[in-house]
Amino acid sequence: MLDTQSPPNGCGPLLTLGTAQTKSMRQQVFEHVRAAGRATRTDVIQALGISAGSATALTAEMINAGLLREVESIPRETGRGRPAVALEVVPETHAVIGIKLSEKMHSAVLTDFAGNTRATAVLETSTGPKPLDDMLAEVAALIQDVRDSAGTQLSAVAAVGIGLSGIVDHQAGTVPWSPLLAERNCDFATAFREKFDLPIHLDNDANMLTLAELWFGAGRAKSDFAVITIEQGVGMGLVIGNRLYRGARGMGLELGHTKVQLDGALCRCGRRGCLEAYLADYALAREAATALHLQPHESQSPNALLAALFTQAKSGDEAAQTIFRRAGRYLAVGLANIVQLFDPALIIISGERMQYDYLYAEEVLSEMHRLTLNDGRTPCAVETHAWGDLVWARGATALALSAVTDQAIAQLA
Amino acid sequence: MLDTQSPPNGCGPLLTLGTAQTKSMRQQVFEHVRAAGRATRTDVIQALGISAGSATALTAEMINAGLLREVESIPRETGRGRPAVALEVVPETHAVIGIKLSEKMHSAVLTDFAGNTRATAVLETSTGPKPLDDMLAEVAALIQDVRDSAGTQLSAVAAVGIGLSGIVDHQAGTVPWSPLLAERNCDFATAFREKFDLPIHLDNDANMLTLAELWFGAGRAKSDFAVITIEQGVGMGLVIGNRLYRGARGMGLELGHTKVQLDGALCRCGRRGCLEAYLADYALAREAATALHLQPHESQSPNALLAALFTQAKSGDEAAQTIFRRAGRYLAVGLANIVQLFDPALIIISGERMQYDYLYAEEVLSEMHRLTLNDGRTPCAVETHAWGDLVWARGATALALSAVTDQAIAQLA
DNA sequence: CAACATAGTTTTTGGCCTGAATTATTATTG
DNA sequence: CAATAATAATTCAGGCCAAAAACTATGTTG
Repeated sequence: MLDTQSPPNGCGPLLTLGTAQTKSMRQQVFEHVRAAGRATRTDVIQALGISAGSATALTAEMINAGLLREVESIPRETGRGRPAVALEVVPETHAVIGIKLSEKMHSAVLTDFAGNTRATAVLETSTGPKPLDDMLAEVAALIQDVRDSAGTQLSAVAAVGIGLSGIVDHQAGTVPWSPLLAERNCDFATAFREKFDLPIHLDNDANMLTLAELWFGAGRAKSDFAVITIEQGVGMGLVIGNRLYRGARGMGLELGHTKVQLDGALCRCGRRGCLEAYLADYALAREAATALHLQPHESQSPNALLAALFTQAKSGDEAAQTIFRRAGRYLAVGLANIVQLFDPALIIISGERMQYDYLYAEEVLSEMHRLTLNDGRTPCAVETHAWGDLVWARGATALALSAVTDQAIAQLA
Repeated sequence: MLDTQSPPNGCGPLLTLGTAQTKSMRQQVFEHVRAAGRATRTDVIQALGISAGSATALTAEMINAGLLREVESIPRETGRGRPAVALEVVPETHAVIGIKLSEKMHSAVLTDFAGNTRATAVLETSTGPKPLDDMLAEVAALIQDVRDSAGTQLSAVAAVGIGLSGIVDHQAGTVPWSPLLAERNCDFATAFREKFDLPIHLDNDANMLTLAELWFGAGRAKSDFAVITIEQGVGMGLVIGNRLYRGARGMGLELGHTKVQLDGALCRCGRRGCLEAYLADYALAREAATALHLQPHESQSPNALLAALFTQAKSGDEAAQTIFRRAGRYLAVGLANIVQLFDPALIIISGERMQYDYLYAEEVLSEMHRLTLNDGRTPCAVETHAWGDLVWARGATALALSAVTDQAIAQLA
C-alpha cells in the first residue's frame, strides 16, 4: 500500500556544531589579551570588532575580578591623542601543572595564568610498564617538587594536564593501553582525582606536543597544521580550524602506522609496511647490527647502537648511510601523504630522533616536495624542532590552562 | 643592551575561529526544520535547547515571511494534551540549480528550498578541453532546459552551484586548472556573473559529491567522514566537524596522488607511485592491452578496453584478474592510510569505476581492516555508492542552497 | 594656548532570549 | 459528562549583551 502522505525526510546535516559553542565575548577579550601578551582596549576593539563601550565594560569587569590589570609602563613612541593603556593578564591568579610521562624520565611544568613557565621538575624513573598506583606516586612526587620550587605565591594549583604515549581517551580520561602502564583500560582520571582532588586532563603525548605548538610555538599563527614526532614510535597531531582534531572515534592519529610499502618491513604492531617500521628506533636498530658488522652475541643498548650507527654513517660508511637514507625517503613519503590528504599550512617535525640529521636533511624535504603536487602554489612549509620533554609538559599545561580559563571567565557572569 | 621591559609575547592561538561565526537562532531553527523535513515547535525546543517563547517568536516570524508553514495533516496516534502542529519549509520560496560538468556529458538539477529535486537535465557534450565561453554556452543551455522543465512556479532561480574536476579555488571562484577547460587560471565566477547575473558557487567535483553525502546521503548523521571517488582520477572530500574541509591552502585533497609505492608506477602527474597510477582508468587500460594479448596496432577506446578486461577477469583469466587485484590492494592501502591519519567515522566510496566490483569487493575492505590498527574499537565503516552524475549535481545545489538560506534568513532581521 | 587626534567612559537604545503565567486543545477518568 | 491531567503554543515582563552616540580624558602639534 502506498503511503500517500509520507513525511519528507528533509535535507542538510543532521548534527549541528554542538561542541563548538560560541565563546562569550568576555572570554574572547581575555584570550586576545593573553595571546597578545599585552593589548590596549583599542587593540581589542579592532581585533574582535566590538564597540568601545563593550571593551570598557568587559575589561573593567575582568580588572575588577582580578584577572586583568593595566600596565604602568607606556612604551608609546609617537602618537597624537590620549595614550593607550595596555592590559595584561594577572599571572598569579591561577596556576596549572603539565606533566609528560615517559619511559626514562618524567617532566613537569608549572605555568601561571599568563602562560609563563614558573617552575619545572624532572624525575628519573624505571623503564617499563608499571602499575597505575606506582605511576601516581611518581606523579605526586613531581607535583610536590614543582609546587615547592614555584613558591607559595603559586601554590594553589587549579588543574593538572598529563600527556603520555599510547592510546588515550581524552574524553573519558581513561588509558586503554600505554607502554608506560601495566594495566590495560586504566581509569587514570578517576584514580587521579581520588588521590589529588584536582581537575585532571589527560591526552596522548603527540596531542600534547601539538598543543604546545598551538599555544606557545610555531603553530600559534596557523589555523591548520600538523605535528610529527619521531621517537620510539612515530606520532602525529593535527590542528584543524584552530583547534586540536582528535578524530571521530577518539583514536589517535597514527602516522606511524600508515602504510608506505605494501608487504614491507615488519612493524611492532604486527603489520607490514608501516612507516614506523622504517623510521623508529627499533627499526633502525635492527639493521644497525648488520651495518656495524656486530656478532650476534655483541648486543648493545638500542641507544648506543643508534649512536654508533650515526657516527659510522657520518664517517662515510655506505651501509650505515643507506639505513638513514632509506628511513629518510620513507619519511618523505609519509610527509607527502599528509600534504596530499590534508593540505596543511605547516608541518612541524619534532622529537629526539631529529638529532640524527639524516632524517630532516634537505634531501628529505626536497624529496617530499618532489612527491607532492604543487600547481604553482607556495609549497607546504616544514619546520623542525628538536625540543626536550619540558616542551611536551608545557603542552600539557595548555589543556589545563584552557579549562581553568573557561571556568574562571564563566563564573564571572 | 638588555631590554629591561620586553613585553611578554603571550600564549594561546593567535587566530580565533573567525570563519565559524555563530549561526543566528533563526537560522538554526530553520535548518533544523529543513533537516528534519517536518518538525513541531516542541521538537525545535528540545533539539536546540531554546525556550518555548523563542520558538513561537522565531517560527512566527518565518511563517510570516513565507519561509515556513504549518502542516495540516496531523499524524498523531496517541497523545494526551494539545496536539503539536508540525512545521515545514515552504519549498517554492526559492530555487537553486546545481550543475556537474564532465567529460562526456553535463548534468543539472533544480532544487527547491526544501531540498527536493524538481527538475533535471543532461547535455551530451564533446570531450576534451574547451574555451570558457563555449563551456558557459553549454551551461546556459542546461540552465534554460532545467528551468523550463521545472515550470513557472520555480523559475526564479536564486543561485547556481557548479562542480567540475580539476583544481578549483572555491573562495576566489577561479579555476587554476581543469581538464575540461582550455584556459588556465580561468576566472570562471566573474565570467559567469557577467553572463547570467546570478550568484555562483564553484567547487571541485569531489567536494560536491561530499556535500551531496552531507546534505542528502549517508553522511547526514556523521560529523566526520571521508568520500572517495574513483573515476578518471581518484578524488577525495572530507567532512570534519559537520563541515566540508577544504585544506589550508585551498588545494583539493588529493588521495589519488598519495604515494603507495616508492618509485612505483608512473602517474599522469609525472610522479611515481601515486595511488591513481594503479587505480584510474588509464592505469588499468595500459595494462589491459598486455593481458588481452592485443597487438600494438589493435587500439581500442579505453572504456571498451576496460570492459573487455573485466569480462576476461570474470571468466577466470589470471592475467586480467591480477590487474584488478593489484588495484584493489593499493586501494586498500589508500583507505587504510586515510583511516590512520583522520580516524573518520565512515568512508564512502563512490564513482563509476565501482561497477568493476573487484575494487570494492569484500577482499579490499577486509584487507583495509587488516592494514589498520583497531584496539578493540568498532572499525571504520565503509559504504559504497554507485551513484550517477545527478547526485553530483545535487551536491552542487547544496552549496547554493546553503548560501541562499543564509541570505534569506539574514534579511529577515 | 587653541586645535586636533586618539583613548576610554557613560548613557541610551534595541535585539534577543528566558521564565512565568496564560490560553488552547486533547485524552483520561470516575 | 464534567473535572482533571497532560501537552502545545502564546503572551508578556524582565535581564543581559552589545552597538551607537555623546561625552570625557589626555596627550601632540603649531
